[in-house]
Amino acid sequence: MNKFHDIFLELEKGILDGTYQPGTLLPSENQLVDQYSVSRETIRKALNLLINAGYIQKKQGKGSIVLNVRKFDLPISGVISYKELQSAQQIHSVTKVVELQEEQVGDSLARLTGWRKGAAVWRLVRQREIDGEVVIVDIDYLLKEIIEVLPEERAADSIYDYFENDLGLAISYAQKEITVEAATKEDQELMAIQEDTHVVVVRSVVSLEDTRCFEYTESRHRLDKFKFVDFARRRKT
Amino acid sequence: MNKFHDIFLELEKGILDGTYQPGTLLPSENQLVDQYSVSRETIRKALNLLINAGYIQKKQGKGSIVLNVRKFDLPISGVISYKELQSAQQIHSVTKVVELQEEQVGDSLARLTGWRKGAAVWRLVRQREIDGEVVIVDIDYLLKEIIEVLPEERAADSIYDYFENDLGLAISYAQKEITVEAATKEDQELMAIQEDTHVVVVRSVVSLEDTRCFEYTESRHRLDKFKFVDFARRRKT
DNA sequence: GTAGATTTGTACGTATGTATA
DNA sequence: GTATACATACGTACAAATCTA
Repeated sequence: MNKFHDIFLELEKGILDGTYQPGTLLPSENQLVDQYSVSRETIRKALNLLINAGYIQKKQGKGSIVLNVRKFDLPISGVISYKELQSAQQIHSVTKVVELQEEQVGDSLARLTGWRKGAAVWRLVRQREIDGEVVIVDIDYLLKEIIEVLPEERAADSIYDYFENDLGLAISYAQKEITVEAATKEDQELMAIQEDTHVVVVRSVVSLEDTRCFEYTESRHRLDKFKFVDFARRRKT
Repeated sequence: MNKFHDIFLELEKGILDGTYQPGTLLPSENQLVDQYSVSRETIRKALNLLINAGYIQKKQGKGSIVLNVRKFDLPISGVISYKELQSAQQIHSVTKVVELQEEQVGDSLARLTGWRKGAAVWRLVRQREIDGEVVIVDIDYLLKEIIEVLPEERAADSIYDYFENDLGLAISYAQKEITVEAATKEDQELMAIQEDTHVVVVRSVVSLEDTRCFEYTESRHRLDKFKFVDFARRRKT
């Protein structure tokens, strides 16, 4: 659709499949201009996407250096659904819907999301099973005003796919927080873990393009199965 | 120095000090063009920095909506990384250098960083104390080839300030990984925690602008004092 | 060491398309 | 329907860093 985004995808593909090796240089901006028959600004936009994603590092006067693509990731980096993560990592996993029912927004949920107290939400609880073990419990709250209908068979698959492709929602950004907390009774039951242990809690407030918050999630992970990978650029002061 | 970066800083300041309220719109791009007497592209570059940092959300035909920046930073469980701790000056903290000596790169370090096995590195161990309690232990490995001299008094302050301002290094990006692991003997001693407990380990491989890796860090956090906050945008497919 | 070619960085201008109010 | 506002794209110019002959 967009030229610069298409070019980004092509270059990304080249980096991932080894056409462009880590440590080597991408073709120069002017070469890419000729190659794709677009203006230099379009190329630079595509390269900026690669920079932000951690694929390349540019050096003035030199070129665009291909970075080492992170190898063993099991991350929750970015706004990515569990389903997408799983297919990207080729992990065999099973999702079970434990609970799907309507509730009303309480005080703490209202404070976190900005939702009106008493508003109707879906409460969705799912177990994520890998190699026969439940390692994650996801607790989702979804604003009924935006998600009116939520079929259980879609919840067992990928709710993000349902939201974007069936409902036409534009999911845009999320604020996340990671802490370690004592396991609740529900954690102990759903993940078959012992008392007096902890879980990693990833809380996310997810919003649409128009800045409406539609989802609050608590992703509760078994300690020993948790890993978060991130790429960060240093901010210039 | 750069126009678009200066404008970014000014707009950021306006958002942080409440000049631009969450939920309201920034001045339009054309208004900003007049206000700063620059071209529209320069304004758009500044706005892109705000977008990536999670300060605003743009909507075509509408404008740039100011987001609620710290909605999620609840005073539940204290601390993020030590760096954010420092910038949020409100917390009184002390750093103590436990160890600073020369070592040689071993197998695992060589694998993580790409450093030559046997190369000389500084090993720096520091305790981070907040309200009289050691809550973080930082273990840094610094390549001597790049960091030739490391005065202990600078290590007790901020090594990044030393690297950037005294040595003129251009720190550029980091790959990070967060896991939860059993506390080592060293953790137990340095943080005064019990046996059979866990710590959050933040491993970082930090590189310069020229893609040379100069630092490997393990930041080991007490479980109950750990908090990591992140902003993420959904990737278009 | 220097001069020149190459490459990226910044900035401005213009035009057209698309979404919103 | 019109005006406003952002999105994309092309072109130009000059500055700064890097590399090479």
